[in-house]
Parts: sequence; C-alpha cells; structure tokens
Amino acid sequence: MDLVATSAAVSATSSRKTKVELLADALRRLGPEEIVAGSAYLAGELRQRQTGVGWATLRQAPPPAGEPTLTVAAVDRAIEEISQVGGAGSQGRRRELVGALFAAATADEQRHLVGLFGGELRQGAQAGLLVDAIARAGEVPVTLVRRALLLAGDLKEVAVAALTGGAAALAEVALRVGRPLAPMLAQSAASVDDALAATGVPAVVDVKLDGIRIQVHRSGDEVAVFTRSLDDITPRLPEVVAAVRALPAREIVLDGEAMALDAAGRPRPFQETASRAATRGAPVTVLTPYFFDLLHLDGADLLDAPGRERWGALAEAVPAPLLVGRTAVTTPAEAAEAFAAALAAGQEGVVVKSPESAYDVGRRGAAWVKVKPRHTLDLVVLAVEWGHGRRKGWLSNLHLGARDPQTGGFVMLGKTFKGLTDELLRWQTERFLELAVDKGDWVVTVRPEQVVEIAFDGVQASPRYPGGVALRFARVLRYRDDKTAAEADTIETVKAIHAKT
DNA sequence: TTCCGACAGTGGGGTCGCAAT
DNA sequence: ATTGCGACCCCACTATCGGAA
Repeated sequence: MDLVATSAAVSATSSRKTKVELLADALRRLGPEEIVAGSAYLAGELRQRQTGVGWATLRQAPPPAGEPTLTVAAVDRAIEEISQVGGAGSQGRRRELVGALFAAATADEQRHLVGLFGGELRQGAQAGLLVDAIARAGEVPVTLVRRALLLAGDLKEVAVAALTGGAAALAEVALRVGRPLAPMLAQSAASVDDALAATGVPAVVDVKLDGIRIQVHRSGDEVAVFTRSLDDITPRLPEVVAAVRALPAREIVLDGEAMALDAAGRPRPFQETASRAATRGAPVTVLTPYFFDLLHLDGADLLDAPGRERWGALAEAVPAPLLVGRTAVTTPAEAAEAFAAALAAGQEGVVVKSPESAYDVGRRGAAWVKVKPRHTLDLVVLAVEWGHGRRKGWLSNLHLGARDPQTGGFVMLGKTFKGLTDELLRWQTERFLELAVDKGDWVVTVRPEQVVEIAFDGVQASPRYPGGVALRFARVLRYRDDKTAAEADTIETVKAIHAKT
C-alpha cells in the first residue's frame, strides 16, 4: 500500500504544512471506491468502529511478506471480515484472519496495520490535519470541510463529499436530526475569576455534573442517545429516551449530562453512573438527564443563535427539573457564590459560559470554561516506568504512594505521567536511576525517598490498589526536595478525603 | 516580533460484556 | 468461577507549528 510510504513521510517531518501536502497528495491518488477506507487510514483510523482486535491479538505476527501486494480495497475487505467474527471460537478465528492479513503485508505494512488496529499510529497527523488535507485535495475552503466534519461527525463521509462532489456537496452537509454532531467542549481554568476573564461579563454559571455527556435526538417517536464520542447508547438509557419522548417537541436535539442520584437527589460517585451507563438490560439504578443546550427545535437549527436565545428556547421546551442549574452573574463575587453553591450540593464544579456565543460545534473555545476544585498531596515515588514515543529513554510514569504510619511502609494510590516538562523528565530520569533498587525493562523500583507534590480531582474507590482507594486525574505539580518521605501525607489523610466526597 | 489557538502525543482510573481457561 | 481482552466512560497536561496580532 502506497499509503504506508505516505505515513512514513508524514512521520518524518515535523512541519504541519508538509504533512498536509503529503496527505493531500495521497488523497488525490485514491480511486473513488477507495476514499472511504483510504481517508480513514491516512487519519490513523480504520473504517470499522470495532474490530475485536487489540494489542494482545497483534503481539504475535507472522513473518512479513517480501513484496508489497496489498491494496486499500483488499485490506478493507479483510478487516471487515475480521470485525464480523463473533460467538464461540471467535478469538481463534479472528487470530487466523489477522494472521493471514499480516502474512500478506511487508514489514512496513505490518507496522502500519498495528498502528491502525491499536488506534495509535502516531504519525503526527489525525483527523484534524486531514481536514486541511481534504480541503487541499478537493480544492475547497477548509472552513467548509471543518464545518461538514463537525456536523456529520464522520471524516470518511466528508472526504467522499469533498473529493467527489466538491464545495457544493460539502455545503449540503447540515445538522440532521438523528445523526450525532461533535459536541462543544469547555476549556479549563484554575479559578472562577480566571474563567470570567476568558468569557467576559455578564456570564452565566452552569453547575458541572459528574456524569456522562449525552446528545439526545428526537424525531417524532424516534429517540436516539449519543455519547461525547458519538457512540449510540440508546438501548442502554431507556429512562432518558422516555423523558425526551414525553416532551411536547416533535423534532429536537438536546445537549446535556446524565447521572445517578441518591434518594435525596444528591449525585452519586461517577463510577456508579459509568456502571449504569455501560450496563445492558434492565436498569437497577436510574440515570437522570439534565440538559444545558438546545441545538435544534421543530425544524429550526439554533447552532448559530447566541447562548441566551438557545437557553430561552430550551427552558420552554423542557420542564425545569430537567434543566441544569444556571445562574446569571455580573460580578466575580456572584460567580464565586454560584461555584460554592454547586460544591455544597455535591456537584463537580461549574462551567462559566458567555451568553452571547454561538454553539461552537466540536470546539474547545473560550466561550465555555470549566472550573473544578483541586486537591494536593505530598506523596512518595515508589517506582517509575520507562516512557514511550517522544519519552523513550526517559523515566516517565510515576508510581505514587502514601505513607502508612501503621507499618512504616507506603500504600500505592496510582500512577501519573502528567505535568512533567522535558527538563523535569531529564532530571527525574537521573534522580530515579540513582535511587533504583531494581532496574527492570519496564519498571524501575526505587528506594521510597523522593517526595512529589501531586494535584488531583478526587479520591475514588479502587478495586485494584491495596488501600482500596485511588486518585482521580493525578498530575505532578513539583518535586519537594524540602521534605523527606517521613513527612509525606498518610493513607489516613487520603481516606479522609474519600469519606468526605 | 511576539502571542496564542489548535493539534498531537503521553498516558491515568474505572466499568461492562464476552470468550477462553 | 475467574481471568484476560476489547471497547468506552471520565480525563490533564506539555510541546510544537504557524497564523494572528
């Protein structure tokens, strides 16, 4: 496959303009029937959403072929067959088919296929750069391609439209009730004041619910529920379907969050919402939907309307109990009050929004800014893992432990690789090799002496770690060379935080 | 010339269903 | 019955490029 050579060239350059040129050239060379699978491969994806093949299945590959014979169409056919396999004996059958595909691939093609199956091609180009490449190859405006992608939620479809139908075909792509579109995302800020600085005043402050994002489409009696990644989870959320079916609207597209509540109406931990949302069959706990935006109502698209107009229409279309808590504010003090109230109600935080902004499909703009409280602890590094990719050769992923005064030892609470600059990576590689007691190929165990200040969002119950608790979203703030391990925070402190939330 | 938005990469914890052991 | 795997839910943060200011 000639796409493999393109991918290698894309990997080899750091220039985004060059990457786009290379990808555009490859797109132009695709035959009409190859655009769907080929554009996916160039973006580092497969046409098929699920294949049942992951890293473990790919570990043992047969020897590569000497001569390249694979075509886009042949690869797509093979993968389609693999993804159709199911039932007893499926794992063996899948391995057989994967083996046959890999035996027909050259060494370069094998590497490329592993990246595609694993979803980690790491060529420095994904759907984002493909948008630019599609625009260039189809000789159409890039803004048109981007808008089509976000409204259609599918890169392959947009590639076909741009390369075979040009600007006219792209312009026809619009919000369609029943087809998910990329949800608008929020930036984060460290404080409500910072958030307000980004959005400006006046602003509105929405309660941030710790559940799962839902986009609900209704057309007549047909209701569909989609996740943030545009997966269809309609069969798993009958209670949400029922709630939306009970609305007076005929055609509606809603954006919101679904979460589990206790008898008093307070939020349950995220894990309970996630468990419920992943469960098929009769629900035991019920998820409650809360909506904060309205994208379409009875034939009218509202994406370009200002936030206050969308909210006004939402408040008329949906009963008040199904609306996310919202406070209009004109001062930082009022915003701070709304933040405190959200936390007092047991919620995750707030999202500060500009009331004038449009619904910026698929964007993480300054119009929505989330604020969550942050905890910190001084923990001890117990071990470090060697990094991959650009972190190869550096010790990267830290194993974190809290002090256990009972035993004099340490209790592992999780890992983190976040918050590290290149300079810190260099420093810690040297430092932990000095402290090493066991230098494995993957994990380097160290004497528990180095204290590190860790930020995190909360403590959650853990079925994996020995203390029964783990940190959520842990990241490094700084190393504490002014503290010894004997002064680190204890497991009791961590459990106390868990009990409070 | 400097600033900043968008993108890609580097991985984290948890849950479920399903097939194999 | 338990275990391993794949697929998804939540996600933070840094480096880099290249256009905007």
